[in-house]
Amino acid sequence: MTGKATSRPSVEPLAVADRLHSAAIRVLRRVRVADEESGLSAARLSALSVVVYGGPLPLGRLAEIEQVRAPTMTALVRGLESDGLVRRSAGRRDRRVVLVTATARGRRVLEQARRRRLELLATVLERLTPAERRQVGAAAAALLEALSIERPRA
Amino acid sequence: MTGKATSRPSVEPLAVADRLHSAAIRVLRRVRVADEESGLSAARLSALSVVVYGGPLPLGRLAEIEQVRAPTMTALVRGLESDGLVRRSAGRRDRRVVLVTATARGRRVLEQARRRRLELLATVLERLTPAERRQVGAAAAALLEALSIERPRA
DNA sequence: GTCAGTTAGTTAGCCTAACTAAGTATAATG
DNA sequence: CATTATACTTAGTTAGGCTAACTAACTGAC
Repeated sequence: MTGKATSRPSVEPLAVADRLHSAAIRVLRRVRVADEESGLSAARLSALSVVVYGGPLPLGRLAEIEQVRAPTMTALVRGLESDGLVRRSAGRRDRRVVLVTATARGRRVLEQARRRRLELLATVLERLTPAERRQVGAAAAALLEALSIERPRA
Repeated sequence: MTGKATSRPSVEPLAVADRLHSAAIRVLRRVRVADEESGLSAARLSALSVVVYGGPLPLGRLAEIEQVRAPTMTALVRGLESDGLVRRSAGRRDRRVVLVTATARGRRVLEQARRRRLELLATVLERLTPAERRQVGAAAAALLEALSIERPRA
């Protein structure tokens, strides 16, 4: 199966980056439609996801992760809070910080949205052979590893 | 290399979808910063990309591909046009349609933005072993194939 | 302890990009 | 030929991004 291996799928970083880039765009574009049911915008859903999986964290750190400025995150958190999906609290050590925490409802809503996305993506993956699926899974794992290096700050 | 294969990287579609989803999000989040230099917003850059690679095409079709409504695309195309990146023309057969075509400048600007993105992504890929890069490239190719099936309409 | 400077978040005001509703021009159809 | 359908535009609204300017709270140097 990996006969002359290097012929078609080049190892050349730029060529691989090209395919990867296109695939990432199309994957996310495909799953995007599943989010409509959640009733949440993309920006809110994404921020909620970070809060649910990243535990309680300061608003500023959340803004940094989401690549937006603090005022933008203030508005997003306000929206999530008024929907009862997150809760704010003052930091214990430093009372300037606003800790953002997911509520039980927030976790449930996010989990449902996540499941819808993944199920939609899974239908695409079912078109692949088991060997290809294994390859996609392993490639994604390797990428996540490579991307987690050099994380700005935690 | 594929010894007991099924142990770690599961073939189960939902599990693979999970890793793939996370990887796609992080890949695009990482390359996003490269777009700032282009001076174009994400929405305009994405639309320009479709026009450059998808040849001249009707505004409505462009809106469909970008998953936005016609008025939104009218505004985006107006912006790109005033920057001299695309040109509009009436359809020959049907003069209601507005054909959107990339200008030489539009192609050049997009190509530069694209190169910046891919070079950034390539630096991430350089952390992988050649075997992993080959795997990522092949996985992306398989995905692109699976995603291109069932395209709504051309 | 208090004053200067820094840091975290909010508020105000603006811009872009999304939407819907309604209008215009051209095609297609009974 | 009148009517309906289609492709796009215009008008007006909302969400989400930004910067600037502010308040509250922490930190260090007297």
